[in-house]
Amino acid sequence: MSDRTRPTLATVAARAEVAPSTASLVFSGSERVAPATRDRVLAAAAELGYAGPDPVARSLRSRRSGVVGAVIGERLTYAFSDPVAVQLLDGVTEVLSPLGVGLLLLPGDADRHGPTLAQLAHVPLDAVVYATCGPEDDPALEHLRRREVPIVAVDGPGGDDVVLVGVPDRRGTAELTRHLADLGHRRVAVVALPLRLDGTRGPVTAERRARVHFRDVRERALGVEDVLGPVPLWETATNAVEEGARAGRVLLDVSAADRPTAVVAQSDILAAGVLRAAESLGLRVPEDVSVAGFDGVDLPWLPPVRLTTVVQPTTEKGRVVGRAVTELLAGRRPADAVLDVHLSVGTTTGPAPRA
Amino acid sequence: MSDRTRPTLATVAARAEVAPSTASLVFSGSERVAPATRDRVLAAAAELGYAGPDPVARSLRSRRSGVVGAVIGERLTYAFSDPVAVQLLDGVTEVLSPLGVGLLLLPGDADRHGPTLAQLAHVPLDAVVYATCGPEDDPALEHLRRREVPIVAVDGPGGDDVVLVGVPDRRGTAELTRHLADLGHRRVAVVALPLRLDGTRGPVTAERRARVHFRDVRERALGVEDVLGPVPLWETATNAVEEGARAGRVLLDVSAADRPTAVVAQSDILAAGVLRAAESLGLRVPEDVSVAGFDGVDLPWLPPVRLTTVVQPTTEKGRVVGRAVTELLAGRRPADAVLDVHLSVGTTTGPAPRA
DNA sequence: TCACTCTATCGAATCGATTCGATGATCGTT
DNA sequence: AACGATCATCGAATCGATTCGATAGAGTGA
Repeated sequence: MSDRTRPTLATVAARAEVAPSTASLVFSGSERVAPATRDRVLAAAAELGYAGPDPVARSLRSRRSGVVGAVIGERLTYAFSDPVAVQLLDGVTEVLSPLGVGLLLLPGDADRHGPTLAQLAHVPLDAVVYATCGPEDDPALEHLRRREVPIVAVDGPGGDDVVLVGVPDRRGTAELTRHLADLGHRRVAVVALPLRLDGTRGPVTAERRARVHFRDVRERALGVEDVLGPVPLWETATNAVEEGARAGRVLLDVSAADRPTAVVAQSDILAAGVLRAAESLGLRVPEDVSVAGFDGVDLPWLPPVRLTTVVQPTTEKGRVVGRAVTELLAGRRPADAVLDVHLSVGTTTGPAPRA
Repeated sequence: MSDRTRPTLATVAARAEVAPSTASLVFSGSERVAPATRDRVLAAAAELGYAGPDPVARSLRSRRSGVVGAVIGERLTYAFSDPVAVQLLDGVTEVLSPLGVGLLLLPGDADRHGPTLAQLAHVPLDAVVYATCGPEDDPALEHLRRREVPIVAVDGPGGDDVVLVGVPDRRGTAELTRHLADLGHRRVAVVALPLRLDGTRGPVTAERRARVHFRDVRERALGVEDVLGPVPLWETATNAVEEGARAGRVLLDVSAADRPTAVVAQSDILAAGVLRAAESLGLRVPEDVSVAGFDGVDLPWLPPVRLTTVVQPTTEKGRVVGRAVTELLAGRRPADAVLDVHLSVGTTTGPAPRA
């Protein structure tokens, strides 16, 4: 084989007897090159097995690598067991892939949420997407600012130089809560997503609540209280069915008089867990207890029930993020975007049981 | 602000009154630089807001970008609704992240499975992982070969220059089938993963079977037949619960005399669908019909049943892939790896009903 | 035939770092 | 005091392409 050394643009140019700059023109698809020359260069490339200009060298000049980072708060298994995260990234790639831009996963691990500087520093990045709501004091943010890497954040963290894409979490949850209130519910418990990623679960104290890390978690809690006033929050350690079930068992395994008549989970995944808990405790839904979620994801294993939830356009959110990235790559500064949500009433909420 | 122009190594060196080469030594953490000089350079960098050497320029010299591509056959939403894919990538990142190497998603879309050349050609890649079993005639493969990008493939596609990581699909399925045979099952149906990604579902003809695209699908079918001889295959369009349910409804909604006494699904996800179908048809598992899967993934919503399945060490498989990539990056050529599987008997298989 | 306009091609600078062989300073030894 | 060894620092070449201003040659019109 002739694998002495991989051919470069210069090799190809020499073989085609043109200047490297001309060969470059050919590969960049320029019009200003004679068809005969173009063919000669292409033929030379084919003979040498040249695969096209080296992406790295190209990036150096063009200041563009075709790589956009996706910051994932946790380990992939946790993050991607959440259909919301997956759908979101799906929307992002749908927009970016045709542009030849790829998504680079930047997951955290069990301890840290978010990538280490070692992960960030060595990798070329045209932009970064905070795919799941990130904390506002992420040290990676500072590094990215220095490198002047544009940032798009879903649901947070915020910042002057960060483009935000979100939904009205508070208003959506309030609407859902109003639906419950109209059904007569007054004793409502909230099963919350993690307030911080430190593995804590259980009832949320006022002081912990003051230190909530994630905007969406805070807003969704406030939405409930806008309608009903202060309600108890039960924090989960991760967004997982099993965590929701665990919370549900604690909240529901009490005398009927103390039991909440409705449980608002901050995600559909958690709500699914609460449903399981109710089932295992022999409680009927919605006769004994109503359950609601947030997100509107498709859980093919959930039927026959249809979850009452706040539907957010997750894939579209991803597309909007993708378009925002496109704008940033073009040097423009897109405006923040807030997409709409709507209440979807299913079969898991009904009139509050009489006291 | 002093955002005239982003500082480079040369700027920093000038400010610290040293040569660029010396400044480079400082950032590469070399020992051979006087502490005083180091401090001066670091101070200059801090004053200028220099974030460290540009990854792209560094890559150009070092021939290493810190980016490894992950080829995903389908859209992310489909691929990542499969816990196997997610766990696998989780294992890969677990090994690669600490090395400062990131995973770049290269998904296909509805039509094509696998990334386009446009996606591949513009992006720097040190190596590529075929995360889900890819077809053997993928045009992207040819491009990657030309670029001399090392490839690790999970379960396929094969090739001289491709490092393979897999499990004994055939033997594992055979072991499972023997378990069923020992329980008296003779009429067994197989719910197969897609043989090709063209959306086909239904009974598999001999000619279609001859053109199966994926090694693991073929092997798992053969494993059943090693024990029982020819069995009917029912193909699904995607690896999804709903697809499994659809297949299950067709296969099981017949008179008891014609009904298979056991269904072997080629994935746990499909098996979960078959279980749902059985439930909706009023069939008891395992009294009326036994159901088995493959993978051994954790489906938190599946309890109280425990699926009989062939457990493969998916996360470990990912780690092995990660290590193989590490070897390749170091210029070595690791050997192919075959990890072990084992049968896990749950509550979904039992003695065949008497005829 | 001469000046002039196009247009295809070329040369050289540039992107931002790394790397290695060369250089000069410092120190110890005899 | 002179010489060699050691060590920190420097210069220059290099990685592989892109880009823009320069140039030569073909084509047009008078």
